[in-house]
Amino acid sequence: MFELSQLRCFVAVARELNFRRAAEHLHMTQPPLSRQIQLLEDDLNVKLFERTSRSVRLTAAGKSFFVEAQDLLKRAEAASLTARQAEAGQHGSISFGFIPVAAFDIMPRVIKAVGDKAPGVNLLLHEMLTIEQIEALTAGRTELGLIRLPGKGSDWNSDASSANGSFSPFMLAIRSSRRRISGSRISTDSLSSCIRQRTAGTPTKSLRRSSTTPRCGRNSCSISAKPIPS
Amino acid sequence: MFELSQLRCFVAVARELNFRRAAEHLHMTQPPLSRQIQLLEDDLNVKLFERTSRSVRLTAAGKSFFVEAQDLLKRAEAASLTARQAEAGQHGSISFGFIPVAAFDIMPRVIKAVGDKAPGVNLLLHEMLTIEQIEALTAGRTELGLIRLPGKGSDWNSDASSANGSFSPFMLAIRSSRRRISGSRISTDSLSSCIRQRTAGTPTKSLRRSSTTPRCGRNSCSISAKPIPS
DNA sequence: GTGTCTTACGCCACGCGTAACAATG
DNA sequence: CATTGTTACGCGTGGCGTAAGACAC
Repeated sequence: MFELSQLRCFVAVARELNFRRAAEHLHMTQPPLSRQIQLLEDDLNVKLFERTSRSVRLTAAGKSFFVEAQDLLKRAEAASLTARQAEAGQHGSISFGFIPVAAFDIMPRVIKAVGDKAPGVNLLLHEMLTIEQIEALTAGRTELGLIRLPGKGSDWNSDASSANGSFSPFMLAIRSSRRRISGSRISTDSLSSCIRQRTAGTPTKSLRRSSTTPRCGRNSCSISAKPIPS
Repeated sequence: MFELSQLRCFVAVARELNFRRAAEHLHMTQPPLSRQIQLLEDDLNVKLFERTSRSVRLTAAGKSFFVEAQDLLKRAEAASLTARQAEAGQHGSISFGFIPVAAFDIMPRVIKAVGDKAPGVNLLLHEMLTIEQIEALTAGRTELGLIRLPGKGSDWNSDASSANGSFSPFMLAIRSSRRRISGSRISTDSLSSCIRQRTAGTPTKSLRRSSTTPRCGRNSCSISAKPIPS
């Protein structure tokens, strides 16, 4: 599998469309850069550039991979930062997942609510899809999650799930409610109550409760999702 | 900066919470694995594990980084796959961005619409946030994007943007409408018309049009977003 | 002693740079 | 012939495995 260093090489070339300048920008010489691109192409088993002996162009595959590569590098940076932030707030921190769309809407109020209810507690935010959050919750990698389930009994893959109306309300999913937030005297349960209260007024339509009891490694745990009241 | 191989090491250890078994699973011996974890910790400048001479536990930072690391590895896999898919469909392919929430809802119909209107054209799907899509469109890395803008004149950061009602309708953002889809006789313009038509009926409230003319490298281009009709 | 992780050390491979090569305008 | 990207080759760093150490139960 390719490495991040190779992605950096690729992105540099894709940006410049010129090996010499890209190499310069990467503080290296062209030949090793060419080689890295070749290795990456080998690894992916796809030609990323069209080299027409006087110009370099991205192939369709290259164009597509360019989007993903930049995204990966950006996320790698962010991950590094996240870890340091978590360290800083070791005295009371809580891992919180949220769906992307919530960032524009409800998350600012969630952040404020946590800041008021549990001052000093560091909120570790992870942008994740709903399905990823359920995995993370059951595995104990996050304590809380803001998700939104498809409407009335429809399954995930049905495109009728939310086609003719809005989504179900935002749901606050909780793992092991009795547990205290590390370094604090507040339980995730009471914090979640506070958040639901403080973020009330978001578009909601129906009440819905979901709970599962999956096994995760040695100990089992339960997650439950409660709607944000309207 | 760390490498993906180090992330694989970290994830293996974080999963097993045991260096020996993790090493085994990675087809290597423990000592180099220990070293890689140390190097990763050095790089991040954060302790990821609490080693108490008979057990290994994740620190708060480690827990947080675990979430991100898994995500990165998954996305790396996906990126590799995307590139190969793009290669396969070189005869007519179109890069299409979409916001995560659309996957459950409108994307299946978009895919069907493209399949009918432009059979044989490969649809390269990229899950991206709205802001990322605008960047990708202006940079020419995607041709079309399905986004959703916050409601009536509110700015991105305002938490009132969509607090008390649903979002604005889905918008189909287009780059350089005159351009033809590579390897096909269909223009992105006509394809987008078809998609808007075929996906009509999604929750929409207000009409809205946004267009910008940013410079992207040498040539400038314009992107415009048109609402999906209700 | 049996299990754990870490430190020490030698070897090989991989990635770099320099130099020579090929190709195009 | 200037400028591009590729091939060839030698060197040094870095990551591996083996072996030995430290520590706990």
